[in-house]
Amino acid sequence: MSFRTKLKYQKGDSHNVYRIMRKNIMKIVFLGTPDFALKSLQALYENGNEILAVVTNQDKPKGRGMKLIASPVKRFAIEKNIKVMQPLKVRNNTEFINEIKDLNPDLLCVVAYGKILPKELLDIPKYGSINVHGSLLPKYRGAAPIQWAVLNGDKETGITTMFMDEGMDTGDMIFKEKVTIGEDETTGELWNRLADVGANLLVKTVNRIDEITKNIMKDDKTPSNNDVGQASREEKTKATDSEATQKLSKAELIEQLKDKIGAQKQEGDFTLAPMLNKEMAQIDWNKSAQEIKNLVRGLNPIMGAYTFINGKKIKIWKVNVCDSLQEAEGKQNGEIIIADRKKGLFIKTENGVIEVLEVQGENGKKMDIKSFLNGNKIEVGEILKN
RNA sequence: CGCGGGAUAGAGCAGCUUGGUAGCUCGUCGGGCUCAUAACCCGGAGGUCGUAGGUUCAAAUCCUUCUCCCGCAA
Repeated sequence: MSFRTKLKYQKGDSHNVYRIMRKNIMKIVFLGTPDFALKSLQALYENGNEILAVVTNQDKPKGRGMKLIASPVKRFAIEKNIKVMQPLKVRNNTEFINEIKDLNPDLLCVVAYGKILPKELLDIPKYGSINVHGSLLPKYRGAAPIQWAVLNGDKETGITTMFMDEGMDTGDMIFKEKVTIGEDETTGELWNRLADVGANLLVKTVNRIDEITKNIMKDDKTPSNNDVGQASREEKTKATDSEATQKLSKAELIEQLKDKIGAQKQEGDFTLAPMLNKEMAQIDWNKSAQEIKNLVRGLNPIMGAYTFINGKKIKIWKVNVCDSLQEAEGKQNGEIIIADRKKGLFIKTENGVIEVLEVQGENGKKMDIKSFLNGNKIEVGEILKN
């Protein structure tokens, strides 16, 4: 797309005027799915980059009636008239891979996409593929870094941007930003904060890459990739003559880029943050009050930690830790010590007492403990099983 | 038609099976007791029982319609 076409095409969109006025525009293919990724996409877009296409997971049945709902990223893309791709699978999907190749992106930005990406795809863009990860790598590689940071009661976590390689979050790290985790903070709250931090860090990363590659090309007189981007089909075929040398120079370019941006290999011990499973959501009252609180926080609002009271499954959304209560003496773990409309609901644990603050009945919605106790008879002395 | 639950006072619930004066725990307002309180006592206000229709002497309750809400799945 020539500059002129772009002008014409995007006339009337004030945002795009700003975009055109920027001297350098990164041509980005964005891969992401949930709201966490949306923040990053928005930030890239608003920073003036050209989003060639958005790749997002397929629409999934959601909500009442199980209607197909588009991902937040897809909805944004549609709104902004950005090309949307939703491949069922990425691996061995030559059609999809070729489509990305044809877009000739400078950069692939991956944020919580939900699929593992093959090297074949990661190697397509001129400057490589980068990823925003919700932890301070190499801690918490994997699908659920934010959740595990809360579940483990960590005091701090953060965002890491990196160049992607084939491994699971094993790429060379570019920037990191630390974030402290509040004592009462839930996964959902941290998730939202990190989405913002991640978006900012991604923009910073992309801008830095833009800057550095520009300098490298100036110094080394490496042919600009933009020319290729505008090449017609025939020209592209001609370009294959020098494909070998071009590929080499691309790899070199990325190496230089990594060097100049100060990308670091992940060293030392790493930990994994696998997807959460349902079994872990049931509260084990033989654990300490603090551990239970971490579970409750960590699973809010994703699954909700639960226990059975009077045979009914009750999700517990918010709790407090009480170190010592006289009433707890001589009681069993999981025993309901106090169930009073005025005082609240208190349950003994292995170490300390849990004060339950917010719950949700089987078919009900969340409510504060006072309301719950008003309508439900909870017997003091009942022992909650694990 | 994916499965299920629900709509009764400001909040959370019971009552419906077996129709017959609208109930519980809170909140709220007024009064009392108290050094004091989320405590206790007394009193009051607040509901055309989601909508529309049907059955009946009589419907929150039985039948039908519609609307809205919620849970499961992430």
